[in-house]
Amino acid sequence: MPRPGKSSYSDQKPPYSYISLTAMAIQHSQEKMLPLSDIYKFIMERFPYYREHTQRWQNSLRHNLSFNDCFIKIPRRPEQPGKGSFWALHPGCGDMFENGSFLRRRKRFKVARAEPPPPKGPQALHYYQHHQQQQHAQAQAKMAAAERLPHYAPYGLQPSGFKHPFAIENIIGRDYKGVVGGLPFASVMHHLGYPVSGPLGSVVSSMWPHVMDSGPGDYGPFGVHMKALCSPPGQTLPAVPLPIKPTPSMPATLSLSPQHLCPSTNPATGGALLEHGRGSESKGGSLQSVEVHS
DNA sequence: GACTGTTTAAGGTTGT
DNA sequence: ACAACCTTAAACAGTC
Repeated sequence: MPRPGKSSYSDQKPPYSYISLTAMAIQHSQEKMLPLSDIYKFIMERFPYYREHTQRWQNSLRHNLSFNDCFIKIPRRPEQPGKGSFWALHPGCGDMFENGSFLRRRKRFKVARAEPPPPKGPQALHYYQHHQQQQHAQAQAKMAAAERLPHYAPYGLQPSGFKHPFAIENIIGRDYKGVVGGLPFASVMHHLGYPVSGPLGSVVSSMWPHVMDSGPGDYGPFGVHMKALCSPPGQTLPAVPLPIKPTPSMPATLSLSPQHLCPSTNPATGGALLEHGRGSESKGGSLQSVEVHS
């Protein structure tokens, strides 16, 4: 059994694929696009595991950027000198992780044949900005509706508009200072009245203390606002990525009821976020294998 | 030279 | 069992 103690779990491999990590980094940026070096930086800052063997995982990450249609390359403008292009998320890639597992996508995002691939070259920026504006407009409309119909808010904000599971309000809430539908993130979450605490936070914080927010407050594991850990009623998509595999600090025998996860959530209507995979640890798979140094 | 981006290949893991 | 997905490695070309 793993022994938490003098060696923390900070060097554990996070339960995210490179696609997830990259998407998190991009979503975390204000412009929703980042150069490669900043993606590296983001990952290394938050996940100490990736401060080592940089050549290995960075090669993999570059492979993913090129290989997956969910990432689009946006050339630098002349006034933005530097190496490499910016990378952004394809506007249509939001439902890749609809099963709630950020370890493995249900389906690979691929640009449909009928849909022309994102333009390359200078046009890519316009393409990207156009989609950004569209999404912003949709979010504004939803917030306006929520203001008029408060009971609509928990629904209107998320399910249909829940395009990016990597959205910073869902994943990296700690540093998020942006807006949701034109409102400050914090006030939106407060408006929704999500529950804050519960044993889940301590469970996950013991798993990845390095990504915990150090200060008191509503932020939990991964720097995620704890309120975002609970799905609103009727929402099937977990709002935050949780490891789908038991880990040394979260044994398979651990059971958390929906009430534990979301004390104020009706168990009958949702709230169960943990999704256990196959019970046993498997060898070899880099995502499953969790090295614990004692 | 270092970094970035693309492509191919192989092997392991997971979902159906 | 099979297909799809993920990770890793490596080669190569282009750019800064």
